[in-house]
Amino acid sequence: MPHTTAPMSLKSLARELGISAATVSRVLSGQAERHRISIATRDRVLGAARASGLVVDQLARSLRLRRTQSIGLLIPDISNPFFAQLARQIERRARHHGYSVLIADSEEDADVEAAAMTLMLSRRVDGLIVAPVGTPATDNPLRSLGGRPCVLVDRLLEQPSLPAVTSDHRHGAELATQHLIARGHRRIGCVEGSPGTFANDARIAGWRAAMASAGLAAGDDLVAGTGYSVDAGVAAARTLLRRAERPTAVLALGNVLALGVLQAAREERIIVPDDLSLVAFDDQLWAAVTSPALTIVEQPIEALGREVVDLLLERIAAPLDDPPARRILPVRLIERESVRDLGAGRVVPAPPAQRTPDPPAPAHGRAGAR
Amino acid sequence: MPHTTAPMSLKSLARELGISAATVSRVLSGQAERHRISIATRDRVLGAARASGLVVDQLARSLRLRRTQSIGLLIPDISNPFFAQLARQIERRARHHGYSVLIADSEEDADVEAAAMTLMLSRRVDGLIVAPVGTPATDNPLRSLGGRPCVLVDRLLEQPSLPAVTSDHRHGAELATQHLIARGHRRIGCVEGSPGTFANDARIAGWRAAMASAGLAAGDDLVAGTGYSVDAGVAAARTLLRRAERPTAVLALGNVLALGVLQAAREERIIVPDDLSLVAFDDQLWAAVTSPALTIVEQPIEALGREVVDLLLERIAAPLDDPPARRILPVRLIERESVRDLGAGRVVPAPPAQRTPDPPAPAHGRAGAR
DNA sequence: TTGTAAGCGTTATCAT
DNA sequence: ATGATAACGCTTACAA
Repeated sequence: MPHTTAPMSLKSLARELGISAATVSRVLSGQAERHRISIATRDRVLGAARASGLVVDQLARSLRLRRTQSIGLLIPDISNPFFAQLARQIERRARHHGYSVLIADSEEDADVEAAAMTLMLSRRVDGLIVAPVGTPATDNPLRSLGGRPCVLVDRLLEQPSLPAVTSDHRHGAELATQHLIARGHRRIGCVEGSPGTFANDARIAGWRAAMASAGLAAGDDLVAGTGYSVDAGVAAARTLLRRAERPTAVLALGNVLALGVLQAAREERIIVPDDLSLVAFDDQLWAAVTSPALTIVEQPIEALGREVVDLLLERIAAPLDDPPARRILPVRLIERESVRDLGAGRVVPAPPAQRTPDPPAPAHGRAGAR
Repeated sequence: MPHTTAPMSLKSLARELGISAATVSRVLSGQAERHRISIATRDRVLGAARASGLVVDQLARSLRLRRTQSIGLLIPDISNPFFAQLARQIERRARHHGYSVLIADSEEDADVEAAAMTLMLSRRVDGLIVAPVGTPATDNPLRSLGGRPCVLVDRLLEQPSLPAVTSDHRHGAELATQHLIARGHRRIGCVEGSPGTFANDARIAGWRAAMASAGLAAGDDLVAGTGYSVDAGVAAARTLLRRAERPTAVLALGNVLALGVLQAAREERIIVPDDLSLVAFDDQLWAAVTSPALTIVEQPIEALGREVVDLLLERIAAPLDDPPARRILPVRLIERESVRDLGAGRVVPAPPAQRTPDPPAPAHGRAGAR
């Protein structure tokens, strides 16, 4: 009958039991042994605590311990499915390590990001995980972290050189481009997200590299895009598709951009993959049921989440040794139906991509690569 | 040159300035006027605070003020796009009211949910927003809230009668069903999510009501489903599609279930919408580019987020007056291409649904209904 | 084996 | 117009 009305506290419980708060504290924090608390006392405390439904106040505890057992998570757009999945993995991993997550959505705005960081620090999070907006802020945020560790994820920054975990965006783009080249494509365009952003630029670099080593042109006329939204994707695709020499294939550097490309193709009465091949980034549940099902470069989201959290907790535990570790996780290409084989001269042997059959198996091979 | 190395604090700043902590506190919390702090002192404090990059410790502040200016958010699966969007709206609204959000993913597990709630309460969140798992927990969670307000969202519970904000699931299902009936469908099935869950059951009820008032059978043989996952959706759809009398139309009571239906239809070589019509719930960016584009019952996610937060903050501000308010927000039907008009006798006049044209306009009419 | 007391960084109350 | 002091609820030397 836990019919508590009074705001229980360790101290009040101690008073009720006629013992000191210190003893109760010791028992409740599992230090009974270490302090040779008598079994009798221990059980009395434990019993009473359970009966009264006492939970120790983490606020006071944190203040005293100078550690909140919580981390801050800063995401540019949590409604983007990629970040949503990432957030899930991060929260889950943190929870398993006994950490709570304070979350904020920076709305892709550097000032919001800076403000959110300050707020989180003032709430004394033990560390920070940030998928940075990557754009210069009015106020310098990622600098004065008050000494608390911070790990970047997905996008990494050069200026404040911080540890980071990302997937191999560059290699992903190479994989995708090589795949297209191997199927006879020569003019391959890119619908990009936010230029200047790490993941975006790394992907562009990968595409350029693959194009170059196949002796193909990779000029700026083959790139368009202004942001990670369907509308931006539509506009960029439209631009590309209306070029005098229309590309036969397009890389959409983000899953929602792929939606935009599909949309634009529809408008222009261009059939994918017959008239235009498409490879997108970041697998999603729906990517297997668009028409056509999308060939995709998949990021190891679970591993990403696991690694950032682990990396952050390591740095929270151990003082800051300086080599800002940078973990880059491998990606893989999932072939589905959005790429047409042009048959023409294969320049490069088909890359060793895992094949994911389609109608039979839906797309959630969460392989947790490496 | 904010070259702070020492862990600044209000108190240390006071010492440096040779004044009392109380005064600094008063200035920093905007109480200078109220306490008639001299302009000189005020400016000195403000200047020094800015120069040293001081941010007051919210932990200590919260402890003293008995209020953390933070709320807890409990979501069953934040990687589900519906909840991701909802979380975004909630976080954003909370932030605008000056509240931080502590988030946890209950993984659709009542025990995880209970544990997370306890943890949040121990962290002294000022209130809680919960999309409850809705399944009995080992430990009774939603009861001993330590007097702190809690508002449910999306799913509401009967037993602990708490204030809630949901969209009109029941009416949505009626709308969808009437839409199908008006297009000549007679056998209309349901692929459900988690039976026993509020949103799910309300939708089933709506479907039954619409079927009944059209004099159509709505037996259990027309319902299948065990959870909100693609796989569960595939299995349920398969069951329905293999019935002796196969339904001509199906309601997918959740967007990821629609993915499952599409998948299953592919396997069975059933063409949507020619052989099978489909109406799904919860609009998503991709719903316009599946093949076919999905006719959908859309929930007003932004309004949902806004209302829960506002409702919660009201209850945080004002002591608990008992009528557990229950706000039910209207939904709307977005017609796209996944419903076939059977032409046969129209039983009911076409419901007054907004039409969203497709190729021309992508699907983000965020109308913020009502 | 247990208690006392100081302190974590604020703010409210009461003085002055 | 400002300062001392106590208290928020906990943990941890240091004692006993």
